[in-house]
Amino acid sequence: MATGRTHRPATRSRGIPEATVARLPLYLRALTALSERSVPTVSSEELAAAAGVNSAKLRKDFSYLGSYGTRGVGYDVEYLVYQISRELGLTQDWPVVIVGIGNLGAALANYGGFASRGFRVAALIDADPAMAGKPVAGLPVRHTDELEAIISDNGVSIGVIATPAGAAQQVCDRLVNAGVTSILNFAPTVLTVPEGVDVRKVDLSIELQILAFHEQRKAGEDADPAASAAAAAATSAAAAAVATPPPVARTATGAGGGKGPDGDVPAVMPA
Amino acid sequence: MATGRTHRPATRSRGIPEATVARLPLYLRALTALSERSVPTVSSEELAAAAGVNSAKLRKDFSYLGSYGTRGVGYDVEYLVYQISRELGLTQDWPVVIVGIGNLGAALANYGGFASRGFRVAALIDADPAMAGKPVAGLPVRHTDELEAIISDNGVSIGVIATPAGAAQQVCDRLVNAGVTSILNFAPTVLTVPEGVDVRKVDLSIELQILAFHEQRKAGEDADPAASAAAAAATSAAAAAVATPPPVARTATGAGGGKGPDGDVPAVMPA
DNA sequence: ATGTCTTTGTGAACGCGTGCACAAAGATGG
DNA sequence: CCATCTTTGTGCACGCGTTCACAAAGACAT
Repeated sequence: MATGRTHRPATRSRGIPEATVARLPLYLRALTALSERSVPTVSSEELAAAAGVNSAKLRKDFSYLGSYGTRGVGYDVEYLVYQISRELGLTQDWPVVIVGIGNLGAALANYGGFASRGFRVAALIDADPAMAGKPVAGLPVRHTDELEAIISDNGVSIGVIATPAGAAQQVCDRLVNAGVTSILNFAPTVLTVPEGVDVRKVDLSIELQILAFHEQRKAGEDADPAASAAAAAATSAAAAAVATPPPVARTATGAGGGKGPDGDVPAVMPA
Repeated sequence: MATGRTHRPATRSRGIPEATVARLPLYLRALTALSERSVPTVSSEELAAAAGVNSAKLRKDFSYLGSYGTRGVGYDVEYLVYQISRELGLTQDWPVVIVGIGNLGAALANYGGFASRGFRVAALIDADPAMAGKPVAGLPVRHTDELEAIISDNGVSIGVIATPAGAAQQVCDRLVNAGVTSILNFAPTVLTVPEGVDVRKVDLSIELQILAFHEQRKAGEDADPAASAAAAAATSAAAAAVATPPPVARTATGAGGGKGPDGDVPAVMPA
């Protein structure tokens, strides 16, 4: 899972809770898999297991969409696939632009899940003139100068930012100005956008750090109870590494070339 | 932001709420930037703005860590950087393995933010024998056969899965068996793991679908009030595309090669 | 030393999300 | 047509997270 939830104050979109919206894609994926196996119906219990959620939660989620189930039987797979697709707006094709065709941008461009899921890569955009015209994933990379024209000509409303952090806000501003109202941001920066524009963030660094926190806690639990027998042999090595670091002078204020920076590389991309 | 939050039932880790833990990396990044500019102190207001959150929320978050601020002045940047780093477990180096060196895996391997942030890529692992030995980001790709040995030898407790969905669960099982207790999953699958193992998911598809939902809602608002003047000219094109799709027979159950699949490609990776 | 001004730390209220548990709905068999 | 059994849909309670608003703490000037 990625991080960041730069949403508007949660304007309960049309009665469907944000938390539910975030799970609909999960249900849709599970349902699509069932559909491929020609399974006609599923119970909330089965589908919930496949999606990795609680069955009560799933039923409540579906109740926001309407009563699409049949008591005693379950849900019609095909029908539900359609209903959720419609609710998510996947019955139409969303043109998407990807800005920043580095390692990550290229990986995104090559992602096969776009077309089959209601999305279409309208253009790949990069600031490097040397990249211009070079084909990536079958599309010629366009130069940043053309950004506004591309957005406008294709009616693009969703943009993906895979640039270094330093360029992200500027790219974001241009996208928004050109008419983009939804942005998926892979750059490790907080984007400032006007009211009405949605931003979602995907950040490898943050995810890893959250994992590290829990990892440390696990190791600490094994070590804290005064030399309790190391539970799992596998964790012992990590646990041993938990040493008390040198305390920093509380009052030491002045200058400070702190830790190595990283704020300028995209969340997932070589420098 | 990515999606998925496959956490244990929220065992309020050592008194620090999950929501707070998820924001600490954000604060840390903002603080690191300030540190580089040799800013000695920040107020909760300034830091909150830089991190894109509410100042009250930030103060409450910090209160869980202890009282590290000075009333009337603010927070000592260097000290706070150290405290948060320590809390997140970044004062030690976490060896990480990346499994699945496709387009995305390579992008992750090249990510420069690892070393400077408390993480170190211990090894790149791929199932393709042809990849074995090939250098990616300065490291030779190792074959899957060596997975267990690599984990064990390096004391790896964090694994990144960037394989196709079909292989993800199997890889996951092997990682867990070898001693990995934290997993960052880029494959579009629900991973099943034993108690005590943390999984975080990053899924491009889900993020885009959530954006599409809100995008559709925006378009609908402009269109619903009976031909209200199209607010932004930019959205008019998209709004026009919102047509009522053909209803699916409610009872049509039988077989059904539904929509194009995609469940077998990693969240971000070419087929 | 005293007063003023800034900023933290937190008590309390509120709202969202989750999960339990059950009644209602419908299918199925006799 | 009736009884039974399965599964949905939801009322309700609980807990987490967010936000407001303010008292306490300290810096700073006089």
